[in-house]
Amino acid sequence: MDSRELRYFVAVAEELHFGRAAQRLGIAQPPLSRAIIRLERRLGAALLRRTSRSVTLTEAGAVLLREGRRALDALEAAERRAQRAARAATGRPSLVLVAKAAASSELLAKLLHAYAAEPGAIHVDVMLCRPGEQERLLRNGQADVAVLHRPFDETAGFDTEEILTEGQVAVLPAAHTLATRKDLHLKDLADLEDLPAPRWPGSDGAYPAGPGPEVQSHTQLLQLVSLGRALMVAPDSCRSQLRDDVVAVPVVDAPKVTTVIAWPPHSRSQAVADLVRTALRL
Amino acid sequence: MDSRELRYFVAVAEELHFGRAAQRLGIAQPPLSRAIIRLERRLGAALLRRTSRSVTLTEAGAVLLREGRRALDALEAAERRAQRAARAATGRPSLVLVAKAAASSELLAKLLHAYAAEPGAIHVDVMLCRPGEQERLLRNGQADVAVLHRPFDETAGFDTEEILTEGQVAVLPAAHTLATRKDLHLKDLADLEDLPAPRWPGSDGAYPAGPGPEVQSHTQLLQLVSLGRALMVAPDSCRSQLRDDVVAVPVVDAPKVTTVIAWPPHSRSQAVADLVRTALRL
DNA sequence: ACGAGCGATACCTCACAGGTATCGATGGGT
DNA sequence: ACCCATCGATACCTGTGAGGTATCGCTCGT
Repeated sequence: MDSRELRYFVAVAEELHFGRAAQRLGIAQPPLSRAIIRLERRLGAALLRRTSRSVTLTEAGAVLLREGRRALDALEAAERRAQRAARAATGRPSLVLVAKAAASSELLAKLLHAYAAEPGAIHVDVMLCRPGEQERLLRNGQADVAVLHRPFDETAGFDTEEILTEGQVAVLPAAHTLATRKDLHLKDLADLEDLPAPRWPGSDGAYPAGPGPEVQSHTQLLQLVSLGRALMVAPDSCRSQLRDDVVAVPVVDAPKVTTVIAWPPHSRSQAVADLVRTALRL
Repeated sequence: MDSRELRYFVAVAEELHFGRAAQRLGIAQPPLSRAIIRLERRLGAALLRRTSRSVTLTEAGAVLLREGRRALDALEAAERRAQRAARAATGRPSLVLVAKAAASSELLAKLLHAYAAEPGAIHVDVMLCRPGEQERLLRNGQADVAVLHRPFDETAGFDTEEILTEGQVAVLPAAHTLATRKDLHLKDLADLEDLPAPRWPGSDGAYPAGPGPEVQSHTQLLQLVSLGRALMVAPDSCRSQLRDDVVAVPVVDAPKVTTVIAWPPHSRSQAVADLVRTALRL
């Protein structure tokens, strides 16, 4: 199968609209229609059910979308990693580490500092991204290692090592009734009408329905918390980053959060191995 | 990057010879040369060092070969799985399980039998292949699940569950001096001049140098053993398949062999999940 | 009933993948 | 030492097919 055809199909399958998909791909709609028809004929399988009003995926189409995305990511990764290897062979080699923008920056600082002291350490570029994006960056070759948080981030398909497991705290405005409690349970937080849980955008950029405020970053959320507009539940280690108008109270029955370091399963890089070894010694 | 260009590069990188690679690809040599040059220009990186007598990989080329193979496997997998999904939606769905040709057939039989009794079980196609090939079949979508043996088979990049751990035995001609021993150590077998270890073909089909006979299958090997021409060390469970002119003696310090069931990490198939659950109950 | 929206079809054009012939360099054989 | 076999690169030609424009035919909302 040709990768261009697959890219076209993925665009249509994501947009579920030939016109928009064609626009995204920078081509006209007719060649796109033809390419998809040709692909379906080559595969001998219907991928899309079209009416003049809507496009939906068939079972085979859903499979091809999922697997095709991975294949395209792998292609991108091959390209990028080859380019990086070429640059590393001439200039200074480097390593890209990706973490969530709000990840335990203390731990990250310790890790980077400890690794820099290792013999043979190379430069580490730190890339901060939105939650849930690390997986993709690691798969498509934009990053070499990632710091993830289970159970929030998906680690399937990567090699991982655990660095740290911690409990979670509820972050509340200092003046709130619950702020003086020594600890809390999830049910204490479940239906606080004055402090709704915030809503994060999904992978498609859309917000789920619900009462809480829409947020895009932890800074935003933290501000909403101190304004008494939202509730935040986060790993213990976030305490070091809190302003003093908010209070952190342990949530004893919240799921434990494990910080893990993850890398593509066939990484042959000495630098990745060194970094992981360093992480395990923290 | 275009998948055709990548396929071309992989062919050249494997053959290290433009003429042979072109022949394998079914095209003439000049367009192949041009395609590689174009690819190198697009990437902005040299992939091959050519003289008029030899072709070698650069660092970047080696990376692109490794990662590119995976990407092409992923493409193939996407295509095949989509086709299978289409056929499953109309006719009878099925599952392809791959195992080494000589794998513990008793265990396999038990597994298949137990799974067939499950509610909602679908037809399982069993595919037998040569050692080391399962990984590729799983990655390129020809198989859905594999039975592997650690530490011989590579499991990196797959989700796995352990089914069984067992020791290993040396299989000897019944008349051999060591055949009456109750157990053996690896050093007893290390330099037996009358019974050399057999040589298996590598992933490139070539045999390593050495004294032992070249073999392609366990049947062959077993025959050589009973002829007193070779030594065989295999997991305990192979005993059930032995003829009575050979004897199995435990090798107490041989590495333990773990039979695992493996599947692609993002498999969404209910059937795979059922099969794995069944395997864990054995 | 009509028009807007959307995917499919018809038809044209040109870029590029691929073929043949040949060059230029290199190394082994006599 | 010379020549020829080997191998990748270059020059030049050709046909396929990817992409563009115009338009059709179906469906639904008003």
